[in-house]
Amino acid sequence: MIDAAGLRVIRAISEEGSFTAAAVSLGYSQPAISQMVRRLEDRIGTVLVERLGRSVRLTEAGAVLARHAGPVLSALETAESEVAAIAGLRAGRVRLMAFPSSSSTLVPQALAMVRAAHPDVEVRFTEAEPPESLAALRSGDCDIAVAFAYDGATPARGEDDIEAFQSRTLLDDEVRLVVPADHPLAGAPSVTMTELIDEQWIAGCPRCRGHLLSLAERAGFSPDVSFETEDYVAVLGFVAAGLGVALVPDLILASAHNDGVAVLPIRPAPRRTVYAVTTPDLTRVPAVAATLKALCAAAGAARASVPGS
Amino acid sequence: MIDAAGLRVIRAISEEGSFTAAAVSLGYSQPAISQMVRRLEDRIGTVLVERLGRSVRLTEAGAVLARHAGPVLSALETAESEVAAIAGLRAGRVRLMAFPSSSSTLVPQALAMVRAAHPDVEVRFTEAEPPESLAALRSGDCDIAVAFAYDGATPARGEDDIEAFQSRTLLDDEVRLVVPADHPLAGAPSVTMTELIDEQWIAGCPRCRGHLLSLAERAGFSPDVSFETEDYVAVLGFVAAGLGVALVPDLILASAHNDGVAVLPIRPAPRRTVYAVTTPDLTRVPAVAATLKALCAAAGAARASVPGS
DNA sequence: CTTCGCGGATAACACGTCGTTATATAATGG
DNA sequence: CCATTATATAACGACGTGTTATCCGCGAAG
Repeated sequence: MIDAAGLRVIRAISEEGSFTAAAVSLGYSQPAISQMVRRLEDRIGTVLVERLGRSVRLTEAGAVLARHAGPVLSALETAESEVAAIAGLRAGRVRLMAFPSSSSTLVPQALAMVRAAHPDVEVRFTEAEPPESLAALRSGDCDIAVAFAYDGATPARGEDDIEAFQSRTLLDDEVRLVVPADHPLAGAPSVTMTELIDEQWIAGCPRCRGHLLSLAERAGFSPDVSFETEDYVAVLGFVAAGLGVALVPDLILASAHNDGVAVLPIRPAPRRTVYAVTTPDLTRVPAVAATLKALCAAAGAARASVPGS
Repeated sequence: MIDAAGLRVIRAISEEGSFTAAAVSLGYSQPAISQMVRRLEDRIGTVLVERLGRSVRLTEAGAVLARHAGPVLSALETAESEVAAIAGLRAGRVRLMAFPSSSSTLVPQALAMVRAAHPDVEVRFTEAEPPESLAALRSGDCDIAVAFAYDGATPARGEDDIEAFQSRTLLDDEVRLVVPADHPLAGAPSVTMTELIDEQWIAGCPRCRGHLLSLAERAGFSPDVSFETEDYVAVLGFVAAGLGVALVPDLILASAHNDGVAVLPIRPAPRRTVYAVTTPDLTRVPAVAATLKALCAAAGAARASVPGS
């Protein structure tokens, strides 16, 4: 029945003392005010303004409206400025989930870029493996998931498919074989999976282990996995100690060095793709878009420093 | 930018959890909600609602709006209900000014009627003589003035003309001569002003005195005014004491009795008209209209009990 | 795995609100 | 008394906002 525009008009009349002055202060023409008051009066059922020839004065009902106008309009303006701040990247919160090894380089770099460009955008970061982060994205507990998939891998039963979301490829990583520095294969220009039937394996995260199993199965063997750890620095340590060989993506090799290991390419080269995943709607949330952009930029920088991509 | 309708929609979505349910709760169709959200998002510049297949969820910006919706809308509703109360005579204030002698019968009766019909309408009453009450009406300090004018009298310089306002005639009073009971004219069927050249006069209020002067001037004499008082009960007392004669309107004679005086008609009969005066706009204020109506009804009752009108 | 149903988006359209400009009309002040 | 000033009205155009009809996509159930 009464809307913000009506309150604004009544308040302007109350403050300015005339329709014309109110019109000027609101940027309207004088008849606009005249008609607005008329419509309001028709709707409400009583006179709001007393016209006394040259000037006007609010009636009791008009004064009541004018008195309420201040609080209501200022509350509205507060709401507007808050959403405008979010839209203008002067506020906003992004909940980012990324798998552990991405947090070493990609994510910190991206978050630093976001903070530099938009200091008032808050990015909350949680480490999570792809199945968990995608589930959070689906349930609304997360805005961006940094996830990865191995080439040719289809999502397991009950798991979310990255393709079902809006996803952008950040990195297309080559996965290499890591062997102890004194391993017979250490000097080889490349290897095939079939050469590795008798090796003992150090496996990374569950999905990485799954990838190893899948590659080995295609080569016709079932790998002997002697150790598992989600910490890739530890994986390299295990390998350097001569406890086995491992498959490690380039992205990790770029940041975790170990002089006790040798890295060599596998033919055909298995690949791991790192995605930034979100929902179509969220790409239009400015803070999310800015974070996505930063992730892509950070990925670009990472690609430049990684030989195999 | 953001109006009450938008807040209502966002709040409904937040509470109901889906566009369709929000539409039902607001009495709209589903596309109306869909488009409303779209327009809001376009205006604000960011997504407010995350569409996830079957259901929807508010984004951060949407949640901000939903959080502000409650206070803003309830304040608006409060304002609406207050003006609705005024429009529906469940509230409201009328400032009434009436000349002193009217307050003996007409005004109390009218105010009693207003209170009986609309107990929550507050009528504030101030005694004031016509020039003052009309000035208050003009300046906005008064909503209804009960004033009087003598027939043929033109308003004095600087005074407000009753005709310039919206006025309704309440009473058309005959003005009679009051003489001591033992006065030579006491038994006469009627008198003319010319018969009263040698009388001593008791005058009422300034305007009444002006009326006496005007009548006497027309009869060719200048009256000897020995006493003046605004209190008509006192006027009758002075007359009863033999200190002079007086002109007194019927309305007063109907309520103020004194056995020591005789009342006789003057020919031609001078008349005093009592008006309820207000501004055209104020007649459309329900509480004012109700009070005016009561004044007319009270005047009707008074007419019925006064012989000379 | 297909099908059905629920929920949202879109298209097309109607109408009322709310601006505009041009002009009339009333009141005030010199 | 006239010029100025302020409000009211008329005519009109644009757009916000509702409607119905229909499509599309996801999720669940057979």
